Amino acid sequence: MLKPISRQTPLDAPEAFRAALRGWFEQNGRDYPWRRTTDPYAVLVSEVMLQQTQIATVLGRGFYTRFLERFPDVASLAAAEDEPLLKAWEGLGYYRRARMLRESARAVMQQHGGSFPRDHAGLLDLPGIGRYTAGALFSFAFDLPAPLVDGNVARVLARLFDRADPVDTGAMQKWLWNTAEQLLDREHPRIFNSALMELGQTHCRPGVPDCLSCPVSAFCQTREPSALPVKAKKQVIKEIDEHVLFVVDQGRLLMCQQGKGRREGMWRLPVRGKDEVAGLPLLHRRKYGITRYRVTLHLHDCAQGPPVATHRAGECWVPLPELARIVIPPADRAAITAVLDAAEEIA
DNA sequence: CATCCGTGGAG
DNA sequence: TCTCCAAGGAT
Repeated sequence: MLKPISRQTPLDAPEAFRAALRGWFEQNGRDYPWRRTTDPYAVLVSEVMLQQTQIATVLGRGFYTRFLERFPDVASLAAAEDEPLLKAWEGLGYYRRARMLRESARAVMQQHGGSFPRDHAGLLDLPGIGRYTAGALFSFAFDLPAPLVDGNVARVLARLFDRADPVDTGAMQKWLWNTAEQLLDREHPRIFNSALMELGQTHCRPGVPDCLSCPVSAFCQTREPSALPVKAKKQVIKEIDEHVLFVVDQGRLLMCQQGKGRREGMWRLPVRGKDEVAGLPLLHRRKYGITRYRVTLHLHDCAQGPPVATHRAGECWVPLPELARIVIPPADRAAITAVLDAAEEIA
């Protein structure tokens, strides 16, 4: 199905474009908790949580509200210990975000006297805050003019201007940011940036968009919106197997605290090589994805083995009731729960 | 510039 | 079941 092409681009009539977008947003903009505040700390928490993470996850599973209750201000987050910090983030993924958010809080406390810098460069200097998040913080919290480009904006702009260049290239990124800056409504940066992003979630969504009721369809150049945006690199998924032990002794489970690197500080079931688990009965198996891997997790029953002698660095016994308190990635937690529940039903 | 970093919702 | 990919940033 072909969509008509407009004669004018948004840049041909920028004021008309801004007015149409703003008018639509003021009538239809959604009511998110982070839009009810201008506290830069609360806005930053939402933005970091929403990096590569859907609104439904952050909101629906209560991460945002819970985090702000636990760490209500910059000072409380700056003082946070690893465990409660990661616990508040458990299940959100990209756990480095939580640490960098805390680093930002510490920088605000130590280098800015406890209040966020009001300049774009100062925000960009904070750990974990890149070009997008700096623009979001600047415009959402302070209503000051800075462009932003996220996945939504890239899709909207690629379609409005019918740009089929791959968005994951330096040249296209430069064009996107440049265009976002030219289009920005400098009188209403908060509304403009919110509206552009929300347009990308509602009408100009991925796949087949809803052009019929789009508030800025009169400015849209593409005939085939579903073909945009173009992405050059396709991620190659690698299949791997993971073998872990499931050892319960005297009401305690053998767990392993992760060292430097991926999932640092979190607890997992003890990992072993395929040859090391040969002969052990398979208790449970499940699949999960992590970055470019598709992992098949195998849980091996170690009830008959000599578990203590196999202890390795980071491994120790965790009383079963403690499992709720420590930080465990969802795949391991789900596997543990499944096995424990099954055992309980038998008993 | 390429790669790494999680997870889950939706088609 | 499978694929895509979401309010990105650091290295």
